[in-house]
Amino acid sequence: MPADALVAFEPRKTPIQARSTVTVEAISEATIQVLLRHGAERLTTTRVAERAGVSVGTLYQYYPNKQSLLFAVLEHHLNNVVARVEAACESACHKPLAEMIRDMVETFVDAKMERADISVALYRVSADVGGPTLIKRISQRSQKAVVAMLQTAPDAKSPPDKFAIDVMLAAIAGAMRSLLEAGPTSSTVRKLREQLVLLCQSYMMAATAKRV
Amino acid sequence: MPADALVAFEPRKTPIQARSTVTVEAISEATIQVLLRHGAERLTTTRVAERAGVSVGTLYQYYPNKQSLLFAVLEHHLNNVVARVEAACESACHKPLAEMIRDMVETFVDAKMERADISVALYRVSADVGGPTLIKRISQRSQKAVVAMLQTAPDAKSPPDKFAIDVMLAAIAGAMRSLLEAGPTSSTVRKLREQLVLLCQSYMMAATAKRV
DNA sequence: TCATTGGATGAAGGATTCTTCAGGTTTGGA
DNA sequence: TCCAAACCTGAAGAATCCTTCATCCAATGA
Repeated sequence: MPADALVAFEPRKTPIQARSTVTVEAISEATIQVLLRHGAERLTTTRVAERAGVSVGTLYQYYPNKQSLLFAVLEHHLNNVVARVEAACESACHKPLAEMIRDMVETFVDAKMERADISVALYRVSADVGGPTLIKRISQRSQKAVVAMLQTAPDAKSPPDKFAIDVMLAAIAGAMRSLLEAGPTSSTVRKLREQLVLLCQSYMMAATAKRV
Repeated sequence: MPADALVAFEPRKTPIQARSTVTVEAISEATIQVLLRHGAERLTTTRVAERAGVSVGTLYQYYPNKQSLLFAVLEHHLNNVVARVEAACESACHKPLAEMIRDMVETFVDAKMERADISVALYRVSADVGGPTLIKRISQRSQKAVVAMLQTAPDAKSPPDKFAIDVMLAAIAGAMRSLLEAGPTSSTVRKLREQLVLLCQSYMMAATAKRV
């Protein structure tokens, strides 16, 4: 992947006046809209600007290039999701293991579902656009939060294996992705939530019970 | 996703002489190479042809457009993986539940790892290129194979829930993807195999034990 | 009020890419 | 040997796309 090595992702200019703040937000939202309506392949800076109700030049005043635009939107979304997971982990400390897992998983599913459209749109993008780096960072944060939570579990027989937690997180994220890309019903979402809780609970039981 | 609705994916012409068979194969392989070396974004029909050692015109003699080329490669890869999973499921019938799961999961991981490069390259593509349809088909096949296998388990207390199996398959596929995209070590692969087996076993135990 | 800085415009340059097709080369059977 | 069918070639048409920049409008504070 030599493509995204030398590209500048940092915003070019930060909004100062209220007017431009609105503009930048409109561009963000328009990016998602275009991603949904036209797909990543047909996402054009001109098209995004058009949908945002501004001209292309304006877009390039805040983002140095197309990739940085997509990166910013992806980053914002992922940050939002992890933040909520972190919060859930913190407030679930000292609860029994099964409850911890439930809180964490349900928070994750809900956070993803709340803006399912964004999630779906961004799956297309995450592979390019420095996604790997970003996702690694996000995974780290999630992992840390879960580990910290599990260490306060009164009924965990052994310290949790970090790798096992990575696997668990990847598993729920992957399952979530499959569902979202297949087009979810509210009924299937409910069932998935339930099943993922069960999956994580049984896995964590098994993983923390086993001696290292 | 209005993009991939009206696109013809069927090959344009089938090779007759031995010469063209070689050509078509070279184009397939070149597609993967280009995908790996340049990324999906920079995959060009000209580049693929060049790497295959033929001219663009030749490529278009067998594939009506770029998408159909990518679709064909993706389809071939996925078919290969499911076929091996199906075989594993069949030969694991009537074994104890835990063993079934182990066989199935390990086969899946091994099949993916055998050509990890292709897997990684194709993740980028699967979102476009009629991937959704294809993946739905593949999921169906996997699910069917696993259900059939589980029904012969002597120690499953209740019939397996189809949705639970979908969740399990999506979970292992998702975890696998995370690992592959992060760049795997042979050591992490071994650990992942082990952990995924544990994850699926504990989940299936819990899911088949619970009464519906 | 007016100068200065922030913000917005959009035509156009430069660069790619997909795909075609008219014409050449190779193969295999008659 | 000879010809029709199978194959291959690659320049060029047509369509996009990314990005810039010269120019104009709006806000702010002195």
